[in-house]
Amino acid sequence: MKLSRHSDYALRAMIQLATSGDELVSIRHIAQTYGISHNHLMKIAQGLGRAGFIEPVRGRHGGLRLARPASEISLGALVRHTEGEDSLVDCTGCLIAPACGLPDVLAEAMQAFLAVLDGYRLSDIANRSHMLRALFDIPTSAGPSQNAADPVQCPAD
Amino acid sequence: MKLSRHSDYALRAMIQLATSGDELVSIRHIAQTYGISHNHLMKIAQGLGRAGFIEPVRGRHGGLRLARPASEISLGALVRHTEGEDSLVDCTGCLIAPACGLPDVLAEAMQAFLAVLDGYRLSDIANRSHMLRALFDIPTSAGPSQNAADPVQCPAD
DNA sequence: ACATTAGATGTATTCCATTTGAATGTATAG
DNA sequence: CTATACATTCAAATGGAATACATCTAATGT
Ligand code: SF4
Ligand code: SF4
Repeated sequence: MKLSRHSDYALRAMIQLATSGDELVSIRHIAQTYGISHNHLMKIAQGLGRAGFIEPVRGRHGGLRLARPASEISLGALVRHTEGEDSLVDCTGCLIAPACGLPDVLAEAMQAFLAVLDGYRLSDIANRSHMLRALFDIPTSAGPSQNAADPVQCPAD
Repeated sequence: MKLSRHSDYALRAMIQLATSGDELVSIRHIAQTYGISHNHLMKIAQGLGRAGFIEPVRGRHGGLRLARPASEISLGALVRHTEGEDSLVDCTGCLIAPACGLPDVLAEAMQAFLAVLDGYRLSDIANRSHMLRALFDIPTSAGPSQNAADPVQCPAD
């Protein structure tokens, strides 16, 4: 009973996009932020784009941005998309399938689970707080970060 | 977001035990009923025994039976045991872990999920109905089943 | 035009957890 | 004592997720 990494990566990307406001953020940048697979995240971004959660911009200086304000994106819808809405059990071949009451109960429990998530929006977990902005190293508005630990694009690279 | 087969197998065993009343049912028999791995089910039975859901009886003519009436066994407790109560996501190494609000939301959703299961007992999904008893081929009280499709322990085996 | 960047898509490989299998020990009824 | 059935441990196999690789399309600056 775990959320797939696929789902969490999607959430991570959405959080970063929400915190970045209207700025375009490249998939490569997000992948580097979390230290996760660039290719994997790319496929996740495809899915998010097709589902209408994000708006991809191609070409040089392209990137991703939220398709709607974070306050209008439901966590339930996101998880429904990334996890799929299929049943929690696969009863094919089970002897007692015709008489088993378990699938109904599990479906009800799953609905309750998603109902809670439906009560939250992306903006609830990704407010554009200083803390998140600092973690993402997003300049607030007074120029780039002066963080000493910042690699700062070594020119001799 | 699927229930592990481990959990479903545990539920299957519990359903069969509930339907079998006070009779001892061997692990081998349950495994054959569902056509699943004997070894795997044995480990699941160990866990159920240690958790106090079932009462194992060793030795010749041994087997398993419910430790308590099916009406006193909560599905929530069962799933909590088989799935473990650990978090849905592993945040170790995630950059934004200190500022992320997602784990709290997921925990709340999980609680709602389990709350629904807590509202059901084993007896709710495994009533000793004729249908289940027939599927398990349990004699009602008037001698063994005369089902033509029954293999009936070929003596020449 | 052309090169460069960045997303889109498909395939293949690697990785890991779950599941299964096998072997051995322990307990009990007969 | 022996046959049966649960207990425990370890090794192998399976399957799905995650990653890597390759190629294409689209936008943009030069
Ligand atoms: S036991 Fe009930 S839920 Fe589990 S597989 Fe068989 S039918 Fe489906
Ligand atoms: S994003 Fe939030 S939930 Fe997902 S791993 Fe990072 S901290 Fe944990």
